[in-house]
Amino acid sequence: MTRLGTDNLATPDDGYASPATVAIALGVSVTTVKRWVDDGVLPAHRTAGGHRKLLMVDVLRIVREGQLPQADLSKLIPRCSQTPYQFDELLKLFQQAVTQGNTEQVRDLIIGAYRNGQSIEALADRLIMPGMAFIGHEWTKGRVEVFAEHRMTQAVIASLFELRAYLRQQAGKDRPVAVGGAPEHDQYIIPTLLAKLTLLDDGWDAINLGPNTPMSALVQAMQDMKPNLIWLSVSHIEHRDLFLAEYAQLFRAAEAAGVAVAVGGRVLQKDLRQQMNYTTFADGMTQLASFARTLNRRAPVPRRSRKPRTSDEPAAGD
Amino acid sequence: MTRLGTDNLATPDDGYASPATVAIALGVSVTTVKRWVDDGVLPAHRTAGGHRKLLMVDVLRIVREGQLPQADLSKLIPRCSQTPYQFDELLKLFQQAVTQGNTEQVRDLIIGAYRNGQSIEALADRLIMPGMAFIGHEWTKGRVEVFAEHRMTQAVIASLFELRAYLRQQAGKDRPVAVGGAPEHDQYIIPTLLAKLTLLDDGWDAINLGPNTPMSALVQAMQDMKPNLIWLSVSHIEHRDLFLAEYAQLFRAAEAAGVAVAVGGRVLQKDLRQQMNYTTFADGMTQLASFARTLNRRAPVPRRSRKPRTSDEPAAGD
DNA sequence: AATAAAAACGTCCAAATCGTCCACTCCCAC
DNA sequence: GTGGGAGTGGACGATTTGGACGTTTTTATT
Repeated sequence: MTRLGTDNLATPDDGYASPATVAIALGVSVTTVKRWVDDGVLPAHRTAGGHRKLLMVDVLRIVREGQLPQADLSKLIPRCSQTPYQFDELLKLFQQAVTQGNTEQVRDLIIGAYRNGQSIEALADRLIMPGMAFIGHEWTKGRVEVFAEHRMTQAVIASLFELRAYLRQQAGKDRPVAVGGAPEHDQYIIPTLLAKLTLLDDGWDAINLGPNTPMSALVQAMQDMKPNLIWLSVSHIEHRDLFLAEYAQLFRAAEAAGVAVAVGGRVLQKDLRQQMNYTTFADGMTQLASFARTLNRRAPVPRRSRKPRTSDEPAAGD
Repeated sequence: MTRLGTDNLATPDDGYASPATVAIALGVSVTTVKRWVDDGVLPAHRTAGGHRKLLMVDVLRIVREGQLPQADLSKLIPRCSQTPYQFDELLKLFQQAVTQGNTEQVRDLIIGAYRNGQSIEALADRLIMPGMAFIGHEWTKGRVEVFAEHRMTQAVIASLFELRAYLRQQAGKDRPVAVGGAPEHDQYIIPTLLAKLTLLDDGWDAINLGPNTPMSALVQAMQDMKPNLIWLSVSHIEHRDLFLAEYAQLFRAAEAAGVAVAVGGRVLQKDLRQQMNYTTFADGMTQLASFARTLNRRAPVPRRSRKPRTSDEPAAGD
């Protein structure tokens, strides 16, 4: 029944798994999976006849967040390409692919890492951002042509949008809403896209207004969408004073509405931050994610206490 | 003859889906869809011969209201042939989705139109570009907030990248290479992305250097990648004279290397074009595609409305 | 208009899932 | 220690689902 699909995330073989499959992948019993779904721990769709259908994305998330020593993702995604590397190893391969101009490899590394259970925030902070920094570095050193840098950037962006298409389909209803973007004149796509992905991955309904978004648009969006969180990813500032003034307005509006504001980005150095007011400053997606989790404390997956039935594994006392 | 007489039943192209289609879209089996129809869960009409015809819009509504699984609703977008009249229908749905802020629907329309056999160039010229123009128009009229415009733009971009991922995996070998992008200070993502998709769809290996690409980078890329075609999508020009000068350099280099140059973009009005030299000027993706075909005589894959179901779902048991 | 291929029909049945109940194991408070 | 709460896993019968047929309708081709 688990249909083998192509290795494509954008059109997952349908993206669904049955409770039995999920139970095996998570190393718990079917009964437990059913109960978790019923308790809202695991989001799921129901067929007209009442059968539960779980989305792989949601399962991946639970595996990451919970403490499930028995989890085995290869049971969940049949053709999960094995990339059991550590992040430094991944990054090394990434850099290699960049210098060789191998866009396919770049894509496979990013997608593969996620499919193997990495969180988006880890992916962002330990692969994408260092990877992009590497590309820029090689360029300034003259070891990579400008066009190659552009091409690689496009490849990374495409891979991230592919992940976005995959994360898009989460099942949970009434997720908390977050709205964000990059300020006016800031044309960088990747950072704010990563923020969106991170929040999506964390169970939010993240609305990315994209690069070059005026603060007033964010204020409008806040009034319209009633988010619980606003993020602002700042990679470039055109007019420093104007930015500070407009941001101050945004923050005042957010404060009045009781909305948290998370800011981040490489140009927000200490001197700038000192002139800004914010709920939190995030140095990376990991920090954004953990701050978001404090805002939106979802039911944690209980760690399993018992051993699996077929006791081939004496993995009791770790 | 062979018109369906006096019937009120389905005309082949309009809005109806077979149980198989719905089954794929919902991620359940054909048998189940048939049963659901018989049990009244899903609304359907019958042909004179007893075949079920499900009205896609109905199914979409039912599914979105409830918790039914939704593997990929883009499979449920009304199929429509290339006649302008029916594209109008699609565009109308698109505009409706835009005014309602329904990003999901926008995505489904774009992906679905392609899945239903539309070429990328038709999609681009008759849905995406008019759709984006509509968004801009509504914004200037004050009927849509700035943030909504940004949000929709992001949704369209994401959908196009989803298509890109889709096209990527069916890329064959031995394709002619095309390289392109948008010039410096032009930050528009969509036009050059559409050009890439169009060429990909036409059997090229299209390398998109993205927005804000210096001409020198294009020249570098030309020397490195040895393309057969260069495209330049110009939506914004910062310094007119500088642009013209740098473009002239690019064209000279291309001419020397025997590489065709296709230019396009809304700011390339007649007065500007008169000062430019190019192999072809394309008013839209359709023109780009047909020019590309003359360069690369090669039968594009005929994607009629009725395709032998080979690629999508072999569905034979595990 | 005749013919062939493809897709859908209806039916049947094995397999999977549902909901529920209960025994079992931790773990903590008393 | 001991009792109880919380979480887990297994075992039912009842229901739902999905695949396999042979037959009929629809679509495309000659």
